Amino acid sequence: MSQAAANFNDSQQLPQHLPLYKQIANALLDEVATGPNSGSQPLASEREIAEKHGVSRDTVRKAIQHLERQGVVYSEQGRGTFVAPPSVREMTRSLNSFSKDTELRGGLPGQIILSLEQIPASFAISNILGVPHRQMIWRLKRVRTVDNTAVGIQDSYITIPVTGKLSADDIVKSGSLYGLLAERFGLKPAEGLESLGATSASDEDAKNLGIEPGTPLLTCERITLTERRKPMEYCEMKYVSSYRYTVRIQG
Amino acid sequence: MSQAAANFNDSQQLPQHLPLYKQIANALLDEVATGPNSGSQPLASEREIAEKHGVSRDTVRKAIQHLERQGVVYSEQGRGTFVAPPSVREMTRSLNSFSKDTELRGGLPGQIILSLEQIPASFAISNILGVPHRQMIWRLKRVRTVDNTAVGIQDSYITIPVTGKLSADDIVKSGSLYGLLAERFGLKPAEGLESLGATSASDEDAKNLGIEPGTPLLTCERITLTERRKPMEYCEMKYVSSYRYTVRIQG
DNA sequence: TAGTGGTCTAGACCACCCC
DNA sequence: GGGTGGTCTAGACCACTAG
Repeated sequence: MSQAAANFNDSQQLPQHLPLYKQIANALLDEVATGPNSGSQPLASEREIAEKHGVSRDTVRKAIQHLERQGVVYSEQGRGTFVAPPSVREMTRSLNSFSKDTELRGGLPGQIILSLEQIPASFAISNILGVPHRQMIWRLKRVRTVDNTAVGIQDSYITIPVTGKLSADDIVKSGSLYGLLAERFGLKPAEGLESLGATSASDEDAKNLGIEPGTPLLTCERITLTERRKPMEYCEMKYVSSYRYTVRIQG
Repeated sequence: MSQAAANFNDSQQLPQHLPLYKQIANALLDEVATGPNSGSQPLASEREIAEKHGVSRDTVRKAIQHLERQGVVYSEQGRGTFVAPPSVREMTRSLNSFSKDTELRGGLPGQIILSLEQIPASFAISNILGVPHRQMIWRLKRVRTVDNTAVGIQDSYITIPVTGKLSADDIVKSGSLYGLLAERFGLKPAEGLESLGATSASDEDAKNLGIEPGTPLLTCERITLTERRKPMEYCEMKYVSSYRYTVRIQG
């Protein structure tokens, strides 16, 4: 590692030696956020960025690819690297979806926990989650809110070690279910598989969401996988049509 | 480039010198598809694959990252690289969505063209597509089918050079609208932004889809961007609830 | 023609997992 | 300890864009 790179490294006080390319990515992110980069002007060239930070060009490329995956910038051969239009950045969906996505779009996320209980896994659920039939799992039902208005219902089935404990208080305090699961049980979500469709609100849905029965709702089923691609959560969601669910598809 | 790499290159007869890492990716894809790789066994290590094909380890890593983005494999530090569960592979959504996605899920995609016409862009459409108000653009309405059953309606607004021409015949013959636009006008989609919700079928929707008015439908609006992130298409879609729209979210 | 991103190499060291 | 993937380097050549 070059001298300059070592300095760069030391100048950051980050947990556990964040990889160089992520440090560069964060530095670029700052420039993009603060700078008057309207989008038509290209960023500095990879060679310039490399020299400026005292790292190899390959490391800069990794940083740019990292940002490209998040929809922050895009590159064109022979022309340069550009800041992506705001619409692209806002559309990019993260795994931690509800809270982060809502904040990204400028809303205030919230939740009302309807119930939290331990139940034996039915055939259907045990099959999806890959656990034995009737093994005890957790079930969490929540109403999600944006700016204090109910926009959806989430019904989660979660596999955690049998000795594990959860309480509604913990979830409310932690703010993020995934954050809590990662911290307490080492369950880190790596990938989510979602299936979307439409349905009509049942009487119960209508009561929870404060709408008329029969109103069309967006439905979403999700299986969340750990780093080893083992299912850790199955979740059924229903959203009112004013809540927009966004997706970015990369070529 | 090493001797072995040159041989590997020569042994493939591909258009325009496909990059080495994509050749390696294809080779690995073949092994995954044909081999009895049930998923619990790791692939050969990066160093072994590199030696086998006579390329550098970095090129192998690029190939694996390429497949990882497509949901074909995933890597774990200290353990190895593994074949992703079939559910993950099937969920991965491509930009070319309808035809490819339907085939990937084992269905026969089809289309019925309802209308194809040149119209002046309204305020709303010109704003989204970034063209002058009342500039002539194309509008294409289609019913999409899976196994000869209507599953959705697509209403597309497309910007192509004013001298450009389109005919329903071309689209049917070509099979893929995007393929046609790329070939004839150099319009290559690089990214898609989608917004999903739910609605009720209007009388017209009901007639086109052969369902009852009032049935809940999945709605999807998409803006398709070119490589330079200029809008090339705006499309409104409505799908019956039996058609599953799937998404994979990567951590 | 000069500058940009895209690909590729050969070698090094580190972090992590498992025996 | 031995193997795996993760990061990083310094240099090379190619493909493409633009003046």
